[in-house]
Amino acid sequence: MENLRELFQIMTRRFGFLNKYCCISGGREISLIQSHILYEIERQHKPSMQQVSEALGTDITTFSRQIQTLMKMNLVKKTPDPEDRRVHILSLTPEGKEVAATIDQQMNAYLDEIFSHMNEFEKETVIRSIKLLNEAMAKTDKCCTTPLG
Amino acid sequence: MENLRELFQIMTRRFGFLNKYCCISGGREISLIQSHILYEIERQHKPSMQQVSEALGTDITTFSRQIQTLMKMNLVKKTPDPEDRRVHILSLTPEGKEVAATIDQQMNAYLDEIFSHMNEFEKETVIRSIKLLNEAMAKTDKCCTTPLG
DNA sequence: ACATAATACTTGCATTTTGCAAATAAAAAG
DNA sequence: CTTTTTATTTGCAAAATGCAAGTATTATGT
Repeated sequence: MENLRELFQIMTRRFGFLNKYCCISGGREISLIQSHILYEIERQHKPSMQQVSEALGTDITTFSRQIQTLMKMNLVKKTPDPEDRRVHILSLTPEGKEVAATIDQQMNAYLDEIFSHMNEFEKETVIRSIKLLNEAMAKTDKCCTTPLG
Repeated sequence: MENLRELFQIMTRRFGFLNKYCCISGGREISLIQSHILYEIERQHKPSMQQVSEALGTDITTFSRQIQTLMKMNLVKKTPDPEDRRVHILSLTPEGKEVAATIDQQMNAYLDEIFSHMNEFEKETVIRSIKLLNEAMAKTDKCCTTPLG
């Protein structure tokens, strides 16, 4: 078997490319991290600052400033939690939801493009494998510890 | 079928984590990009600046400075090409090779750890799938265009 | 009850990273 | 032998980073 690491190194790099060029929506430039933030806010149910920053593995101070930027861009809203006023709850503005949807479409289009070079069986196999990988990574705490399922 | 993008978003994020914390070798902190640079220099046969920067998709000016840093760290050597003195050829110093080897070991250890949560059949399926993915991504020019096979 | 600690988040730097524009230097083309 | 093209490096100026310190709010201990 070939070098396992090479396979993964190149795959992750390619997805880096994919992400890098996916993030433009209606004349707005969205950085890779911003796109992940939008994605994660929508994905979680009314998350706090800390929940999102932890999910993404970014320093909370850097994250705080990234949220400030996204608020200036009118994509994200920050609401104090009535139950615990230390906590600030994040949500997408209607504009933010639009941007997130556009990025989602673009990403899915890229993925469709990639899968168009496979037959249906290969495609199913690959998708099942990615699921297996995600599950396996979730099980280990020696690396890749994102707190999401 | 679930959302295709979600699967990939989380996978790539997890590998981002993996890379971020993998890169310490003998008291030296190696950033994610630096690790990719070391990897790519070793992978290609006596590459030029441009070849590596292009493979990694980083701006050549940023790349130039990253190489300067790696040279100060005594991990990378830059030699003018005798055939074309505009070109500078990159190689790893013995120290750089050590660091690259250490990172390689760590990455493979992580991957082994991940695969330890699968049976042999699942492992083989996943590895075959990653190969399929890389091949499919290589075939498309709408995204993820890394100039490596 | 009230001082002390813990938590969630924000700001102050000081450093690093980024990328466009412009500079340099060498080869290729006309 | 001038003009273009190619490979790489610097000059900024803007953005991102992270530690330490600050603010505000809740939890804990006596």
